[in-house]
Formats: sequence, C-alpha cells, structure tokens
Amino acid sequence: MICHLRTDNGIPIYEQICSQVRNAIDQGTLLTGERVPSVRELATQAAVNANTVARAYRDLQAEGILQSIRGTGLIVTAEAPDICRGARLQMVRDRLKSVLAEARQNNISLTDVRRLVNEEWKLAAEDSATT
Amino acid sequence: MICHLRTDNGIPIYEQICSQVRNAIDQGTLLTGERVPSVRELATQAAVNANTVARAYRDLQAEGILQSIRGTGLIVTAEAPDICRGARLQMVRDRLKSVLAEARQNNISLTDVRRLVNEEWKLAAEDSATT
Amino acid sequence: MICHLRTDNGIPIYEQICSQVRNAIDQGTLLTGERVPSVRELATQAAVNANTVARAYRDLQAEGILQSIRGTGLIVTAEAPDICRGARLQMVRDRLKSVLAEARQNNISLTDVRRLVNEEWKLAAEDSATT
Amino acid sequence: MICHLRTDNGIPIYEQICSQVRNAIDQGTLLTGERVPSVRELATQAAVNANTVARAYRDLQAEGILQSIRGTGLIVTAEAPDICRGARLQMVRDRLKSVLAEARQNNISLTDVRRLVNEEWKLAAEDSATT
DNA sequence: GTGGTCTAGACCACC
DNA sequence: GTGGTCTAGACCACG
Repeated sequence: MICHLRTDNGIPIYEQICSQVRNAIDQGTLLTGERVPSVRELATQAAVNANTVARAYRDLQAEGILQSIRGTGLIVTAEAPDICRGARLQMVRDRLKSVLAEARQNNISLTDVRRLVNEEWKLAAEDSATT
Repeated sequence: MICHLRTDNGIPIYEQICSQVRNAIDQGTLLTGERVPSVRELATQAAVNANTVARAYRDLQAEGILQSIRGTGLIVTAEAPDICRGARLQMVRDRLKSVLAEARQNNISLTDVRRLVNEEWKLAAEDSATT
Repeated sequence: MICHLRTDNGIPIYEQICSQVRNAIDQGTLLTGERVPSVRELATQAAVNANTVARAYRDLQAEGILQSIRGTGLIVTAEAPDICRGARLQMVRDRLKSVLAEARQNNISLTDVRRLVNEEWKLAAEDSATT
Repeated sequence: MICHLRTDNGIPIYEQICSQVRNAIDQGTLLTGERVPSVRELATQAAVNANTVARAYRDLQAEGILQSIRGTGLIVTAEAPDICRGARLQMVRDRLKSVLAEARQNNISLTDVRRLVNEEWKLAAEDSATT
C-alpha cells in the first residue's frame, strides 16, 4: 500500500492516511487479515513523521478497522470492509455539512451550490485526467 | 447590525464576524459610509472579547471593506459592495473544491455528492427553522 | 482664517490645525494681536469636533504662539512670527527623520531616497495644479 | 535570522518584524522554502510577546510571503522574493509622499526638503555607526 | 515541538 | 467615546 499525501490542502495528514487505508480496503487492495505496513515503514516511504502514522493507525484501531497482533503488527479486521463502506461517505458528508452551513450563512442558495458542485467537479475531473 | 455567532461549529469567531459584515453589505443592511458598530459595542453585544472583534475589523480593513476614521470609528468604504459581491461566493467555492477533491479520492461519485448535498441542505434548513 | 482638513491622510487633525495657524502667521494672514476664530466657530466651519480645535489651540498656547485674553478670545502673540518661522521646518524635519530611519532599516540608499523625493514632489506639484 | 527591534521609534513592533523578514528575503539571508524562526523562538530571542510575533507572521502570510506547514512551522514561499522586492520601496514611497504633502502645505520648497534629507541622513548614519 | 484562536486587561493617541 | 498595540496566559489541533 502506497500513500500519496499532500501537506498543503488543509486536510490533516493522519486523516489522509486513514482515508487511504479505508479506501484500499474498499477496493480490495487490502484484504481482511492482511498486514498493513509498519509505522516506521510507511513513515519513511511517505516522508512523514512516525507519530503521524501512529496516530492514524490508532484511529483506525479505534474504529475497529485495524487490529494489533503481538509481534506481528497491525492487520485488517474481519469487520473492516463493512465499516469502511459507510465511513468514507460519512467523512465526506461531515465536511460537506460544514461547507453547506457556511454557504447558508452567506445567503447562497441551494441552486448556487448545485451549480458550484457541477462546475468544480468538472474541473477536478479534467485535472485528474491530465495528471 | 447584530451578529449571531456560534462557538461550536469550528469556524473561527472572527471569520464569522467578517462573513456577517460582508453579508450585511451585500444585502444593503450596511451602506457605504455608514458606521459599523464599535469594537467594544459589538464585543459586549455578541458576548465576545474585544480583541476578537478588533481582529475581524482589522481583516476587513485589509480587504478594503472598512476604513478607519481617527477617533470616530470604522465606516464602510465605497468599494466594499464590489469587493463583497465576489468574495462570499469565492470562499464557498474554495471550500467546496477541497471537499470534492476528497470525495473523488474516496471514489464517491458525482451522483452520491449531489444526493448528500440535497440531504444535508434539507437537514440544515430544518435546523435553522427551529433555532 | 479658513482651515482645510483631511481626515484620511493619517495626520492628526489637531496637528493640521496647528500647522495651518502657524502657516497663516508666517504668511502674514494672521498678524500679531489679531484674534483667531473661536473654538466653536472654527469647529463648525471645519466640521470638526470642538475638543479637537481646543486641543490645537492649547498646543499653540503652550508654544507661545497664541495667548488667551479674558472675555475676548485668543490672540496671536508678539513672539509668534519668530516661533513659527522655525517650527514649520522642525515639524517636517521630524517626520522626515522617521521616514529616513525606515528607509535605512530597509536598505534603501540615499540615492534611492533622493530619486523618490524628486518623483513624488513632481507628482504632488501636478496634483495641486489641477486641484 | 535575528531581529533588532526598537520600542521607542513609534513603529509598531510587528511591523518592524515584517519589515526585517522582507529584508532578509531581499538580501538572500532567507531563501525560498527555508523555515523562519518559530513564533516562540523569535519571541524569546527578541524579548517580545509571542502574540506580537504571531501577528507579524500572520500579516506576512496574508501577503503571500510566508506559508504555514501544519505542525511544522512557517516557510518562505516561492513568490516571496518577487513580492518583497517591490514592497519595501513602495512602503517608503507612501510615507515619503505624506511627508512631502505636509511640506508643501507648509510652504517648504523642494530645495529645503533636499537639504533636510541630506542633513538627517547624515545624522542617522552617524547614529547607527555608534550603536 | 509547531501555529492558531481566544480571553483579559493595560496603555496609547485621537476626537 | 473611538481604534490600535502590546502583554500574559490558556486551550486546541497537528506532527
């Protein structure tokens, strides 16, 4: 599993890691029982502080997605796939909620928001196509 | 001008103040040349520290929306309406962009995002109705 | 004596008043023994707070330029012309000193400063010509 | 980077800090991508409150000169050198402009101003030599 | 350790 | 009364 992290987009690094682990499980890249890269390993590979990786793994354990096996490391739990299915959506939902709250506070209509979503989605699609 | 501030939504208080001032200008509640409530006045009215209000006003000055008149107070500049018109949309657009980027990273489809927007908007509308 | 005051150039209003009184004396518009406009009179004429005018007159008294005559008002002292001759220059000198200090702190050379002086003076001359 | 601050010249401390950071960038003492001293570090080194330093850094961020890296510190942006080059001159130019305006209002000739500039510059040079 | 937000209260110049 | 600067210290999220 390889992580692509950005330090400039305002999303906490540990959250990016969590998100990518959940995603890998969703996509079947990481299977139940499989070992996840060690803290140090992922930290050096992603050029990130080990504490940050540890924090991400800690959160994932708390969510029941990872499980620590003595002397072995962390493995994906049996329940992980189920948990992840919902989690991705929930995370985006929360952020979206806060954006919508801000939009409402600024008297921006639902119509405007919908238009923005379409525009920005299209732009993002083009961006990722060229990258 | 009365400010309604929330300390529980993660948005800094000073930003909420800025945002509401811009909004009031957009809606014509605050006109060019008009005085904005004094720092201390708004601070007591909104139950917030004077420094926090001062910071918001300072930011608005830097944007060219407010202008300080020595010993008298702060007034809305002539350019303020123009500046405000674009600013509020742009701000929401930027945040939306980052959420959409995250959604894409999590393999969430545009359809899903649209559904989330509708759902959350409806919830927010109900919330604000009861408040 | 008529005062032209600006509230937007950062120079305290009371200083502008002082400066214009001194100037009027220098130019012979205000003569020794002559009455200066009353605080209220000048305040209304210049659309300025009476306290501000009072403060200016107080400073001018402290400098020995004005003198209070019971029941009459304030008159220009005999020493005023002498005092004023130097004062104008000194005031500008002080402000210039602070600007030069800032220039030095920013590694701007004397040559640069001279060039700026010439440029800005020319611009100011053109401005005042059209006004 | 070491800051030399004076509390007696009327220039706000946070502005002096901004100015010296810009200067360091101009001179190549601070390079793009390099970390600036931490808020607390600079605060103790310069015997100044941390909030004051934070304010200066915040202003520099708003100008696009510094960029915050989460949990790591502040670094000099790629655009900083360009921004700084123009900024320092412009700042002095603005102040100079206001002084010249005052000089004109007091009937001081360009010749007089030039003389003052030379005199005061020389004095300042001597001052800084002995310090 | 880092920056960021917020509070509380002092002091200043200006009107 | 007004805004502006500064200090002191608390709390938070992040790495």
